[in-house]
Amino acid sequence: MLIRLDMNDRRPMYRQVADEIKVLIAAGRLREGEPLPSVRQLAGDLGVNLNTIATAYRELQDEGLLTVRHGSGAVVTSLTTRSTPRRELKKPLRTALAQLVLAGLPRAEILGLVSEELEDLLKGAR
Amino acid sequence: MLIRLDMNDRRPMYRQVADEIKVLIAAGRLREGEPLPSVRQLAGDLGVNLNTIATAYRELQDEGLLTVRHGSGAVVTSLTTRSTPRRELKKPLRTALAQLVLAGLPRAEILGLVSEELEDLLKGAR
Amino acid sequence: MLIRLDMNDRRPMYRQVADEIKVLIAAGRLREGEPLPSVRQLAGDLGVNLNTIATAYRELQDEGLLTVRHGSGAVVTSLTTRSTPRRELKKPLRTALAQLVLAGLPRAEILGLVSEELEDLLKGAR
Amino acid sequence: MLIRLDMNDRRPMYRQVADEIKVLIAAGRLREGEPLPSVRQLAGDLGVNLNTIATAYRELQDEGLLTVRHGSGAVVTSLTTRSTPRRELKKPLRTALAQLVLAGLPRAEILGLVSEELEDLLKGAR
DNA sequence: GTGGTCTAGACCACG
DNA sequence: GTGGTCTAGACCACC
Repeated sequence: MLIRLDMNDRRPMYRQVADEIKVLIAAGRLREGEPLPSVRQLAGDLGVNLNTIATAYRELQDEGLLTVRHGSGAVVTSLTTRSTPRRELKKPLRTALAQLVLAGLPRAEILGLVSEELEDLLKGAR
Repeated sequence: MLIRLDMNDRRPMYRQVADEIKVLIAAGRLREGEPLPSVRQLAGDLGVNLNTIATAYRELQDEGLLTVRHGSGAVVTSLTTRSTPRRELKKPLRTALAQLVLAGLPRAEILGLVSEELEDLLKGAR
Repeated sequence: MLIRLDMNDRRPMYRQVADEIKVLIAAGRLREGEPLPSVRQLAGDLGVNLNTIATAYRELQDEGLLTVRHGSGAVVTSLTTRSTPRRELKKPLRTALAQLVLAGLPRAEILGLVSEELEDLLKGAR
Repeated sequence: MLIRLDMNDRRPMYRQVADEIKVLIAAGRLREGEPLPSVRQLAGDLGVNLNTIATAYRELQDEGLLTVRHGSGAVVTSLTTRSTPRRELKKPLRTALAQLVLAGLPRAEILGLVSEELEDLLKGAR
């Protein structure tokens, strides 16, 4: 699993893990029905506590992205019809864009960045 | 000041305040040299403790967006190109976009949203 | 931890703590990877509030000297070349030297003092 | 008067003024008996409040560096026999040096900086 | 156990 | 008036 934790990131580790997995799913690098590494496995790979990974998986499960089956690990769930209120989606986007604007990037460059990231996510098809 | 705190948001309140102010600055709704409400004033308006706002202002000051002077107040400062490492800017953007993709929005709609938010930020000129 | 707060010092207590820790790190008496006392522990030792120490640690974290992890504690981090603008480094030095000159110390004695302090810092190797 | 205030400096303005004047005196650019600009004059030049300068002068007076005479302004006082306890002189020096060490400057460079600043201060004779 | 955040309220320092 | 600091104590989040 291509996840890297960043010690300087102020987000809790379990959320870094959850967010990274979301990106992998969105990018199609983890596909529907595909099994995730076991909690133990991933914890070992990343050098973190079991609970940290368990919490991350639970969060993803709560959002409907994962199905956890006792004894047989977690798999990516059907991607259909998830419902996140529109407003909640806009806030992080707005904040991220504001940061780019404040960094002084011109409109074209920001759009370039967005496009680049978005294509990267979408090229894995869904 | 058009700031609203969201109880469901998991970010700490002081960061919500700081992020909202960043958006206002990026959008040009708070312009260079313009004074911010006093710590006590804003705390009262938002119904939070004075220290919460003080922490937010301090964070913005550390990022160079605000100049705080003791007996006076806080004003928006130098919008001159701040140096935030490119990688740090991309991560939140990536996460926000992944969330949109996972919500099932088609590429066109996502780009539409981005465009809409970005124009809203940029139309205030910088 | 060999830290002593000075009531006559006009710096806020949290900065005294932060500055003292910086000296300890610079002198190699706190080495990379070494854990710091917990916030509560140090607060108790120094007889101050927990928040005061938390603020000091946060300041050090912002400067990249400490890595603080939630459930664990704080450890000394990267001594890799930090980038502080040259001018900011010179100002405190200049002020300290001016004070020595005004105290009437002859050049030789000042240089002796500097040398003494500097060797003390450097003898811990880096 | 060659004083420049730095908005980003966290020290209160009156102390910046006082410290800068100390440097000027130490460097001999303000000599014994020489008059300082009036409070009004300096306040106007620096674009700050009268009280700010008055406080700075009072601080210098308390340290015996200035003599303020009603109606005729302030002059630099006799530089003889000021007594600042040795320990108080060492602390700022130690902190400034620690900062240089943490910035990764090698011993030689630090000594070079010290020497440079010190010569600059002393070349004006006392 | 750890650190993080927030409150209420106090007092100080600055302009 | 402004912001800055500190306390006491609470509750939460993380590992």
